[in-house]
Amino acid sequence: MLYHLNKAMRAKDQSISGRSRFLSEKGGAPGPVAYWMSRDQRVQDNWALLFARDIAFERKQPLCVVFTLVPAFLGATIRQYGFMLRGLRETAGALAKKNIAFFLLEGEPHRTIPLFVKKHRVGTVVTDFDPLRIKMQWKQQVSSNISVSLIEVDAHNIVPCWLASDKQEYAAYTFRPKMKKALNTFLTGFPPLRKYPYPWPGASGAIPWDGLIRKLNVDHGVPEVEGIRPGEKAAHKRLKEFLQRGLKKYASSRNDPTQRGQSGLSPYLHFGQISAQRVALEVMDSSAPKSDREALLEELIIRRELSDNYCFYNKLYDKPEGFPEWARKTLEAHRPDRREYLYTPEQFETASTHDPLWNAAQNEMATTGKMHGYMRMYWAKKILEWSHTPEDAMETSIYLNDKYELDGRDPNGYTGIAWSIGGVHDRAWGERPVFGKIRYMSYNGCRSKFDVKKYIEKNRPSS
DNA sequence: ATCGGCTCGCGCAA
DNA sequence: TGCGCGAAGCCGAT
Repeated sequence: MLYHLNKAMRAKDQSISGRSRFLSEKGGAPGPVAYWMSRDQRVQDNWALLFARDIAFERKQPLCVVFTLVPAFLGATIRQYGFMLRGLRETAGALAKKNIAFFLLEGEPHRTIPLFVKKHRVGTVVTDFDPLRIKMQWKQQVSSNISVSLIEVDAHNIVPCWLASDKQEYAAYTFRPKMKKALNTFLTGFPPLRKYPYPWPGASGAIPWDGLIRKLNVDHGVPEVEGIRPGEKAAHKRLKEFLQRGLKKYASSRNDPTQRGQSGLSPYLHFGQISAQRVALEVMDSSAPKSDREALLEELIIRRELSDNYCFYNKLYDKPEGFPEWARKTLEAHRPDRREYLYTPEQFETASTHDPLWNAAQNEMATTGKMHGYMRMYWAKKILEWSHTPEDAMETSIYLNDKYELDGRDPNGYTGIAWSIGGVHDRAWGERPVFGKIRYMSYNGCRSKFDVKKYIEKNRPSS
């Protein structure tokens, strides 16, 4: 059962509390307030933290942030864990400066959070929003295992996902008008996070970060990426560089994989090390040409939040059963089609196909942790073309995406793959083998759009 | 280089 | 009920 906030909270600060909802309402209990941080791993511009601070301050109670480190989360490797933990180390330090305690727990949230709540006599738990099945399941388990209220705040989206639309949207054009209207209310500035006056009783204990990262029981076969520095500071530095140099060429160069035309912010956005709302505000404020600003905002706001809408309202977001009816039908009709090339997941993973362009894209992802956005479409569509079934194609794409991309396990990834393979948010096109009416992409199409040879050269295997 | 057809269904106007 | 149009294209004709 979901409730919106009561009148007293709503009156206090609409811009903060309007982004929250009760996941379980168990009355006001005395005791400190804990923000269970999960998706939004930052101190600045964080609506969930601001909300937790507000209710703690009102009750004159101590405030803490608690993060629970789950071993083997959806097949994440040291590449993603390292990026996340190095960012969290910075977050913990920044919180200390604000006089807010930080706790790092290890284990499944349905155990660790209730134990923490009991031990510290926490009065209210605030958490951030995430549409992924496992995250929603965690929250449900936690809310039934604690005797105090659990309140969710959408700190990731500009418009809270459950308010942007009350249903799964068919396409961007059905979502856009709703968003544009809601942005009038929600695209606001952020209040400052002041030093917190009520200290946490007792020490929260030092966290041995380096040892933790070394000893993590996860796949160490996919190395951390050197070129992209994790954390809130690095995220803001990247944003600043992009605003100064990249934004003014964004519209024309973002779809050219041989250029660095994209913002480079997706890993930071994925881990919540920077707020999309902050990026939007800065972009709107920039002196770059209107077409560039609009192109960026379309991706950052409409497409990004549409991905959350898809995963939130379609619990089969990573399966062909989640595809729209017309797409399922046409893929079904082409199930028996002969595949000209067929590869095993291992052949895909080792970039061993006949197509040098596809291999280059796979290589780019495996070595840099970030495949160019345009190539992600081509890459996934070819996996459909060269797999036995759409089910296999989804499984392979998601497995590889989540293993190698710094921004793996994100609604953007699942929705992008579903767009490529299953026509999600897309329309039907000319019928052809294997794809049916799913939009096709080709090597020749790429050749007419960018310098394919250059991209292949750039992403050759180093060995 | 540019253009039209391909093909589906949502959502709004009427 | 009719109609316009859409998240990133392809292909063949001109």
